[in-house]
Amino acid sequence: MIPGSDQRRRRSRRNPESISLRQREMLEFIERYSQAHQYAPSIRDIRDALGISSTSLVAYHLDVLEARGLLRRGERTSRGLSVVTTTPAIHAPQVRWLGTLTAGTPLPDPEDTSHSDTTVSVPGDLFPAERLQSVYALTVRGNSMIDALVADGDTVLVRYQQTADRGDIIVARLRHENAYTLKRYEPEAGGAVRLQPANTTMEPIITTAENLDIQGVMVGVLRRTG
Amino acid sequence: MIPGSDQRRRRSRRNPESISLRQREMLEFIERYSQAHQYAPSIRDIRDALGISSTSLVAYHLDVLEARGLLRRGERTSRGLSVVTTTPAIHAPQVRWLGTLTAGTPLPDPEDTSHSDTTVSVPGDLFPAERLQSVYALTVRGNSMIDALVADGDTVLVRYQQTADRGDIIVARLRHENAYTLKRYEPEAGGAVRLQPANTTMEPIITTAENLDIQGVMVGVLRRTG
DNA sequence: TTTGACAACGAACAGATGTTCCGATTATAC
DNA sequence: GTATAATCGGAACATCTGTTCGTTGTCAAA
Repeated sequence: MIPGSDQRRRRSRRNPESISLRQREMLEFIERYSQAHQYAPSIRDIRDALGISSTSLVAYHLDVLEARGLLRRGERTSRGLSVVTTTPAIHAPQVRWLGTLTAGTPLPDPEDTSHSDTTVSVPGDLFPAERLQSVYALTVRGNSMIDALVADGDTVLVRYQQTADRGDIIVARLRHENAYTLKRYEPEAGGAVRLQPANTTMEPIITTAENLDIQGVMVGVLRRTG
Repeated sequence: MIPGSDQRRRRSRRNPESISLRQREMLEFIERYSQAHQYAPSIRDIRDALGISSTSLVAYHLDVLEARGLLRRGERTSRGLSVVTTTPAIHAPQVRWLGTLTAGTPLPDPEDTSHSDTTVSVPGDLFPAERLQSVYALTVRGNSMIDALVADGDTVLVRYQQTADRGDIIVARLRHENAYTLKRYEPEAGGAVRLQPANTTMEPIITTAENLDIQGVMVGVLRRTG
């Protein structure tokens, strides 16, 4: 496109809020392209679509759009563009619900497809997406885990894993007792493990590492009352 | 050792429609990542998130997911992934966050505008929007409310109101003691009120209706651990 | 005319990212 | 067991793709 060859491109650029026609077209193209492909265009895609002959010019305009708050960009991220919408719909991350958690029955198997479609919304600001890997939701039945401050009916979020760090609240099977429990994991010297209730007024349980089969780590609790 | 007591994830793979747990987790990660960033993860992002040690393995699983029709991929396109599933992006209700809740200080005033723009996401399926009228979020400080199964750091959702029904867990001020407490409301004959801890192993408090200044009803608890 | 902001161009660079190939390992079927 | 398919690992490779830098062109205001 020969600059100035047509006279349609005229406006006051003194207003720091406004954008040029080219920038508006760029924004609209990004929106359309994203809609059509489900991923954003690359800088070169934009260059070709708008008949621009250098990537740097596209980058320049993208900078302007970002400075105006109309666009978000991931740094050095391929196709990391997203158009900022006026109503930023806050989406709730979902985790799969696997069933119930009780003292007497094994943890539901994530492989089990019987409730494969059931999901639970979790608060995204408390549980950002990157912390939800391998996390599943379970509904607690019974008050056996009351000393972990978890009551009957609570939804607990558990990351399925076989290891734990000191201080984690773990979901574990006591092999000998064949019981499932929810306690704070406090390994001690000599292979002993102290299982400390979250409610510090209650007594800890001492067992051995061999008797402890760690199945997961609790990452959150959701409770509705009243 | 008892077979199956130490569950290692196994399933039948003869069904060409089904996917493995790995693949399902990959799909869920892509979905969450895309939701959070507004663009898809790279193969290396996926590798790191799932604890896989090679990009080729990620590509292999992506091929499977694409063959199952669960994923679309742009060829040789950076972050060119899009999940096909019709997960209808669930909106997260927001409640205003007013401050902290402790035994010794009054409830924050909703009129106070000091944190007027701070909000907390709540799970919409547990707390539908119509139940969130006059509900505000408070962060608990201290373990004074441990007998209501609420710990330091928990986010509690409280509906501000001056009345309560039997069985509600209320936020109330004890006038004479000038303390704030979180207990189950159990009015009894003759103007007495029994305040029952949610943890039934603990002793109730008996007081009078005159001494009780109901400020709100707890409708939920959100807790992050680990 | 001069000046400065805005816009445009081209080339090269560096980093991000998908792809491919080959071998090793593990689970499931027979 | 043995065979087969599924899964995993490492490394190199080829491209995408964003970034940077210097230069040039346009236009409105002083």
